This record gives sequence, C-alpha cells and structure tokens, in this order.
Amino acid sequence: MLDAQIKSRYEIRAKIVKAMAHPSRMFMMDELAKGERCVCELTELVGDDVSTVSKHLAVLKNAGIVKSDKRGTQVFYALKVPCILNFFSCVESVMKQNAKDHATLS
Amino acid sequence: MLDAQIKSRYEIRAKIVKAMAHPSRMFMMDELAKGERCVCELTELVGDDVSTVSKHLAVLKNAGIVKSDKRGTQVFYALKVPCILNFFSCVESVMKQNAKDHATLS
DNA sequence: TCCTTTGTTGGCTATTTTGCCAAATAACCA
DNA sequence: TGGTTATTTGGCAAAATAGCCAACAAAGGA
Repeated sequence: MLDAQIKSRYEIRAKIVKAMAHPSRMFMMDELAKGERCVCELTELVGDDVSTVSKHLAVLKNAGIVKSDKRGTQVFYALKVPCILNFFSCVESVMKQNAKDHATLS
Repeated sequence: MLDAQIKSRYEIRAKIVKAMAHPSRMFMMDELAKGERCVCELTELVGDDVSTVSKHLAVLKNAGIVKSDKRGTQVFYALKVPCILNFFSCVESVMKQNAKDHATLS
C-alpha cells in the first residue's frame, strides 16, 4: 500500500462500502430497490427520528448510491446503481454459508 | 423495522458489509482474490503493524468472508466467498458513475 | 532446552459514527 | 402573511473503530 494513489483508491472504495454498512441504510436500500420513497415513508418504516433517517440518506447520497428528487415539500430518494442488488445477494450467500458452518460446528 | 426478527436480519447483513468497509481490508480481500496469503505477506503489502493486520483479518474471518489455515508458524488466509469479486465490480461502477457526475458538475 | 519467527490478544488513546433534540429551511395552503 | 408539513442541519453525548505498543502463545530450528 505504499503508493499513495493506490491507497487513495481503496479509501474511496471503502467510503462507498462504508456508506452501505448500517442496518437502517441496508434496509432503506432494499426498500428503494422496489421503487422511490420519500423521507417520510422511510422514516415510518425504519422507526427512527426523521433527522436520523435524513442523515442516513445523506450518507448514501454522498456516496453516490442514491439520488434525490424534491417534489413539493417532499424529497423522494431512489437507487442510483442497480447492481447494488447483486451485491446483497452476495451478502446473503455469506450469511447462508455462515449458517451452514455454524450448524456444522454444533 | 418494527419486527425484531427483520431488524436482526439487517443487523447481521450490516455486520458483514461493515467487515468489508475499510481500505486495508478491501485491499486484502483484493489480494486474497489472487490466492491465499500469509499474515506476513499481507502485513508487508499493507504496511501497518502486524497486530493491526491480524485484527483486520480477524474481522473478516469473524464475518465469514475469509478462512484461515495455520501451517507451521504461518497462518494463511483465503477468500471464502467468491462473489465478493462481483461486489467490488459494483463498487467500481459506483465510482465511475460518481466520476462522471462530478465531471458533469464542473 | 533456548532462541527466533510468526501471529494473536490486551490495553489504551484518538477518531469516527450514531441518534436524539432543537433550530433553521423550504414549499404550500388558508 | 401566518401557519403547517416535510426535511435538513447544528450540536452534543454515547458507542463503536482504528492502530500502536507490549505481552503472550505456538512452532521450528540450533
């Protein structure tokens, strides 16, 4: 990792992945995969304070994972990158494997 | 997210993604995608303290992303889930899109 | 058996992340 | 214009991460 340029590249990558690495944000991405949602809808679903949800969405937007569209007083968020879904299926496969390994251990 | 079971599911998912969300860990996963590596090799490449690298690897292992094999005094780590690679290509696509958007803004 | 190499773990501080409340904005409607 | 709804931002305290050093454990060789 000596090369600063390479290091920087991994830092940028990590920033994107880090943006996904939160239960509420994972949930919201899943929800957005079904279609756009306004902050109020997501807030209702997640069950946290609106300000918290808004900040989570800002993290996702800042990472380039979602985009927002203000219509009237509402702001609608939508997934910007479709491959996110494939990614989740990979995470699922890790979970399944873990479950299998765990079962084997007992 | 009221349902505790669903919430728990997203927490487990997030734990896996969070394990990936670090520059050094991303780098190591990329390196492991080429083949198994011992801790000493990864330490050399990453350039951090051995203890730091060891802890990063423990995080990845605990998440079920890598597996380890002790041979003699060395411990070899290897990727456990191949789809990790597809995931990175998705992250790359986010990066490319971000770059494009950024260019458009200027 | 003692020494050396390779890794892991404990401990500690610095930094980052979370999530809530309160305050500020923005867009509408009466 | 004044009030209401929807969202973002500032600020702050609690919790989680990161990374270094020192100490410990394991395996092999002299």
